[in-house]
Amino acid sequence: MQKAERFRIILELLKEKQQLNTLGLSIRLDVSDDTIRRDLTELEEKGLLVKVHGGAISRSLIPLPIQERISIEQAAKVELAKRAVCLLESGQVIIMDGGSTNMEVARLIPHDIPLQVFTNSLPLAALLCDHAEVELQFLGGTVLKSSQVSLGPTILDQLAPIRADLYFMGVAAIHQQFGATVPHYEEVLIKRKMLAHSQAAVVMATKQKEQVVEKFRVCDLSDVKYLYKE
Amino acid sequence: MQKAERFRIILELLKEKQQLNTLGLSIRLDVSDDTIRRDLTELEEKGLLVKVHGGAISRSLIPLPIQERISIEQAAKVELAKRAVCLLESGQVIIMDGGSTNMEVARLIPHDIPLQVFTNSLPLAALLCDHAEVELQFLGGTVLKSSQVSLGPTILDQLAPIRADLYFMGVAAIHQQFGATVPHYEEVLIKRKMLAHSQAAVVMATKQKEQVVEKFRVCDLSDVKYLYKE
DNA sequence: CATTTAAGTGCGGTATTTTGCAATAATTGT
DNA sequence: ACAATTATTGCAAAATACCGCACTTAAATG
Repeated sequence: MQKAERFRIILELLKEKQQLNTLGLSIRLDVSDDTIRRDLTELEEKGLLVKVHGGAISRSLIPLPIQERISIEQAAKVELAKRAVCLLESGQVIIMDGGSTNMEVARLIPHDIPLQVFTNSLPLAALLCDHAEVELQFLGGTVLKSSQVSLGPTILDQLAPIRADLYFMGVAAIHQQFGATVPHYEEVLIKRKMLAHSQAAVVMATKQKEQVVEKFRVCDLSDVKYLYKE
Repeated sequence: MQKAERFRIILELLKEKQQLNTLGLSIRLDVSDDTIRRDLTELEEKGLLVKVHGGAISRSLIPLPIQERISIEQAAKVELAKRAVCLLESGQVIIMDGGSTNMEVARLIPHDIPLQVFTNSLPLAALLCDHAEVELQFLGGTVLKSSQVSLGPTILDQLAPIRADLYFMGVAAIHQQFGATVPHYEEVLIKRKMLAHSQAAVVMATKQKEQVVEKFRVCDLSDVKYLYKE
């Protein structure tokens, strides 16, 4: 049983069953469990699966809702958020869209400084309901259920009369050459409009986000006044 | 039964049922209840659910308005909601505003019938994000933090093009003579507009609500086609 | 052809993780 | 307040993973 063939079989099985256990594979492929573990490690490095205790699972199983990202790198996100919150000043008008890092920012907003916040993120809005000094405006539209943000043309109308001081933009990836990118096309128009209606944009990016490029481009990194990296 | 597999199943079940109990899971997955508890703890740390005494609930249920009285009359509301849900038919366009009884209705909406729902209630929208067959539109505006609904003139614009089949109206009180009443003036305009843009209104009232009259009047009881009393 | 080099594999010993059990604490309902 | 259910904690046993090493194989090299 050659290595290449094992790889092929493992990946095929993973497609069907979505999850595999080490011992089962070692019997099925008639090699030691150590070999299987080494195979899985190698396949994980290639990004073809995710190792777990006891075996491996399909990568497609990982991006559950969006919330997987909440846990991953959470500590780093809090650190980024702490730095970004310093930009807030009394009386400002703020736009914030979705994303787990923005959630951390919202959590860290001091309860005693008055702000006016516009957002299209349902969980973020719910969170800000606890802030007595925040005047909250929700930007309505079609709800993208996977990330619980509203999108669509009605948002553009609602943004029209706004000139915000800061825009906390959630992005999926940043790249020196390709700029800030996101996985859904609908988001792009919204984010561009939000950007256009703000004096300064804030982007926070964990290390993770520096190693990927998503399908749709929002803007250049030079369009972002405050870029916080890990 | 691998840990990773349990995680997958638990999260899948949670999507469907929105709440799970420890003992049931331990039997279903054939592991001890201790293991289930540890699983739930871990999943909670990842932000994928919220542990409660006896089991776990979906995270989307969390941003409930604090003000909603803690399950007083809850059972009665569920009963009313059960009756009202029968009005729903495939393909309908629905308007729902805030209120705890409407939350129960949303919870009881079958996951397999396609609907188009317009709402201005943040927790209700969050709840409906789990319904794959519901197309969800959020009506944006100024957020009234105590009840987590959005209000204001922008909603009126967004309602303009809509002609809904049903409007589930949340009210604070009903009275034979004074009709349906609410405690905030801003709500009145919105509710009237929603009423005007719907073919039929649905109101559910627990006994409690029949013995009060609030400051602002929305409409007569004769304007409500479906009035469910306890 | 002999030797080197490198990759792949299995084995033993040692960590780490997971799990069920038992004792104790906390919570809920009456 | 009390009884019953549910949670938490510490602990030991089992399962699983990791590391270093030796051995094989095979290609490459002189």
